[in-house]
Amino acid sequence: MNDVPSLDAVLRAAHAVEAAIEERMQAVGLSGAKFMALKVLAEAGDPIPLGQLAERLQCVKSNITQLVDRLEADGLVERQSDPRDRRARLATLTKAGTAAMRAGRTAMAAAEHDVFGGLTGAEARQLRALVGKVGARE
Amino acid sequence: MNDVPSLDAVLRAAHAVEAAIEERMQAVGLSGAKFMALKVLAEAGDPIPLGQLAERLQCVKSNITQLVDRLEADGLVERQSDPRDRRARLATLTKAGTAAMRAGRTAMAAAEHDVFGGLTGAEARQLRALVGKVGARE
DNA sequence: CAAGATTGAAACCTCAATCTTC
DNA sequence: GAAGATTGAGGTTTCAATCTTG
Repeated sequence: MNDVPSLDAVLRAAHAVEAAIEERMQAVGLSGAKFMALKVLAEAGDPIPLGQLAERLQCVKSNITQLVDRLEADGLVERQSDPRDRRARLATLTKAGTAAMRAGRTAMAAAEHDVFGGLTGAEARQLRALVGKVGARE
Repeated sequence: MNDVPSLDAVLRAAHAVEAAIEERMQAVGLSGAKFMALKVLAEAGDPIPLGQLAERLQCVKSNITQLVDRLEADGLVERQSDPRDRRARLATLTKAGTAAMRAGRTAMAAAEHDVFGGLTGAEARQLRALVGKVGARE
């Protein structure tokens, strides 16, 4: 009758994916949100303003303020002053932060296996193509 | 090279789905979480203990305590004493709660259209089959 | 002691308001 | 005034501890 996938089923799948990620990240002392931030900082190479971090993580700035607070408390990130602009605060990875990011990458790969392990290669490619169409909204 | 591209894409899609739901629910004065609770209560027909509500929503009981607090503050749900078991508290829909649930159903259908509108019928069927495999683990 | 529910603390996220600096 | 960041308040979720009742 209804060709449209139930939102319920999609939400259940999304929840399963997030649960797998959180579980794997917890095993290396991280969370999904913390890992994403470390990943962006590592890809940036140099310290970047918190506003840019918010942009690349697609969230509001006040979220980053608090996330960086927690990362700083964990010793994974440090805030620096920007000599060019005294309004800005730059976030930079510590040694421990770089190590945590690498552990997080391994954890993320494990989560991917947890989630997509039941799918054939063809199914995984199909799924990737389809979710791409869902995400490309507005 | 590409570490975990599929998970990224799936997470983006999941976020898009949740954002569409929250946007549509906000337009009728609800949230995704509140609507799910109202929906379960409506399907139950009779007042049910908070613990059963937690079970059907697949979350911990303390979450329900707070969610029902907010629903009660909104005038959509009421707590009743259970004459059979004085430990239990029964949640029941108010008149306004029933009306809000119906508005939420319409909003959910709109969100579904927002999210899956860009897919062909064949793609929607494929997606439905695939997300079923992702969620059905363990 | 088990079961039902609540409380307190914390992570994660958003919005509106504010503060400093440009 | 506008930009960068923070603060305060609230929503959603989890966990551990607690309280009452069975």
